[in-house]
Amino acid sequence: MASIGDVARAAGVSNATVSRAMSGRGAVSDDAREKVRAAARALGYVASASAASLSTGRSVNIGILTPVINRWFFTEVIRGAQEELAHHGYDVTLYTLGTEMSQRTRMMDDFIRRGRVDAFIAIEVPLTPDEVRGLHALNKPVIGVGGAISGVRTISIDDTEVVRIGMQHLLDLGHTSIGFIGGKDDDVDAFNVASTRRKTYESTLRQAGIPLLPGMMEFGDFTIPSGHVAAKKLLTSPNPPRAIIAASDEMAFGAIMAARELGVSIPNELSIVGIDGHDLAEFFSLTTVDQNPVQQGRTAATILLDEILPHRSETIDINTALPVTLVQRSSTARR
Amino acid sequence: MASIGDVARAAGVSNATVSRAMSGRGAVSDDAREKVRAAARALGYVASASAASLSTGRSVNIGILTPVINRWFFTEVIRGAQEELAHHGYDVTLYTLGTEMSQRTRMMDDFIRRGRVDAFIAIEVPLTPDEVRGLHALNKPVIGVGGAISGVRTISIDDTEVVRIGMQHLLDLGHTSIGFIGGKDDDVDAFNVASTRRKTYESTLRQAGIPLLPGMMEFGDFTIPSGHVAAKKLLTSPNPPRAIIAASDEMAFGAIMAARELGVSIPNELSIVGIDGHDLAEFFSLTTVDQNPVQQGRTAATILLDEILPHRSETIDINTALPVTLVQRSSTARR
DNA sequence: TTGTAGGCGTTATCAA
DNA sequence: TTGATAACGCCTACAA
Repeated sequence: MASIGDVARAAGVSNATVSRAMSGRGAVSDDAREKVRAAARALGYVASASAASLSTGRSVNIGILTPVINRWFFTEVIRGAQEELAHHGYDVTLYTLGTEMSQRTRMMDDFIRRGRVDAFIAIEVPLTPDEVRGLHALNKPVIGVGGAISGVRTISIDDTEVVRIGMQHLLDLGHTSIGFIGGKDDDVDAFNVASTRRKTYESTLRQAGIPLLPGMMEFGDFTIPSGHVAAKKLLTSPNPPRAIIAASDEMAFGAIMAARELGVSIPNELSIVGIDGHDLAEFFSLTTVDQNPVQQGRTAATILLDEILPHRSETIDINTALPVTLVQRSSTARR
Repeated sequence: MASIGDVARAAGVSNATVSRAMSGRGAVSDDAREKVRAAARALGYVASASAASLSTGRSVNIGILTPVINRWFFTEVIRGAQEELAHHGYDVTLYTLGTEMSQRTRMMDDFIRRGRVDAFIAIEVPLTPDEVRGLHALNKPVIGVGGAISGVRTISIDDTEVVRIGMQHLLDLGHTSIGFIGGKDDDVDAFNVASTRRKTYESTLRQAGIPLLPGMMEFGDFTIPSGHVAAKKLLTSPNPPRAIIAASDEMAFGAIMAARELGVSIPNELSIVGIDGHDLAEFFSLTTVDQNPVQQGRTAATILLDEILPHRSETIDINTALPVTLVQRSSTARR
């Protein structure tokens, strides 16, 4: 690998000038810059990340913490964040915490402390107070996406809003018999998205003066299969709903398939609305409340860069939840 | 951040001893090791990645090159690779090449040459000869997953085998009217997986003495919607097949839904087999040829570590394609 | 078994 | 505008 000295020699200048010419920091004559550029190109020179990092204290690398990477929401957020970061020359190192506790502590205690990154994006990671303390001790910016962590700025959507929009859509269409497919609000629901969405379903119904009948709520784990099971229960109950709102698009897909199997016609006999804005929503003609995770990732990255980069200040109001939008398709219709 | 000197001082030894004690390389007395460990723990010391890397020339970090990250195969491979790498203390830095050419060259020419990683895993990236040259010039191991690149070792499944197994299964069940949903073998099909699978479909049919009727092949882009469209065409043709083999599970899912919509009963009137081993295959009761991408990622990582790590030699025969297995479910039945 | 010291490739400070 | 030079934090001969 060519190093700065090689370039300096080839260009007939000092290391210092090469460094200045390549980084853009410090004054360099046009002539010198030209020679350096040419030499660098010829030698295929790129400054060593570790040397530069050791010297400056900055690594031009962002760490992304996630519990898993093989689920829709996470890959979309990563995609958005990475896009924005790459645009500014930043690499992305992935820290997948996984489900196993020992692996997780190892990630937090060793991997993350090697100082390989300048900042962190934590995607729906329910960090413990200890972990937050540990992260802050690193003295590096941290931003959460998708779930509020105490002590960490978080950008996310408003889980109340998202359900309200979906519900309002159904109410506007004249629906009064509305079922709910939510997430189980157990220990895994560290961010209360499952419970918040359920509560909003209930309160919206109440405000509309519609009684919450028993058997109108079923719960899954946000996946297609679980939505399928939940919908089957709902639709085969003595008094099946004429509309369903699902807490995730994937559960809505499962519900759509369940309806088809049961011969329940959508949207004639049953309206379904999902929450997410999943790529497959169009295929299923699913009306959904789009939460645009790519945008969430991109925003998180932008905020972080804003903090890290020297002269930048596209100040972003962090306290505002990101917008969500209703995307109407043919899974919903007037009652 | 605590650095090696802080630990040395706290433990009452020299920097060198701390280094030896923490890394395990070189002789250290039990007593010293103990003191160092304690001091390190107390200070939360972890060796700086950039300093260590600058000094040793090794970064304990692997780069994963992928065209995209939001598709099933890629996330599964990444998951497998990352799991194995993390197990050995390695970080993973993600280089998403994306679709845009300028972004791609930037990744290849700048990002990748910063020397942040010790080796590369390229997941289904059709590297150009120039790019391969560039990668090799870095003098770092490269291994491909899922598509053979000239000049780069690749681990992958046998695309012929995978179709043959699926076809054989259908033939064993007595099927003679077998349709094919493949991928378009256009410019995107750099690895010829689409064309290889189609050719194998054709040759298997030929060998079984079954004529290839017109209208028995349709092509998509490996996604659910495209499989849905393809199956509709197949099933509404004048002479619809009694069995279908799809080049991906997602296309098979689309096909299953198409059949349902058309009132074609599976497996009574139509048998369907997919290729992939997708998580949702069980939900769809899809018989599929499992290509275990997680294992592919894990194997790639193992081979790389084998090469990088000093005293290791779980020699793996690279020339053998990874095994694939038929997983029988209820989407296929005797004719 | 331990410590000293040089070197890894950059950046940044300071003189010139 | 340029060039020496001292960090940056760690590892690793080498000597003790």
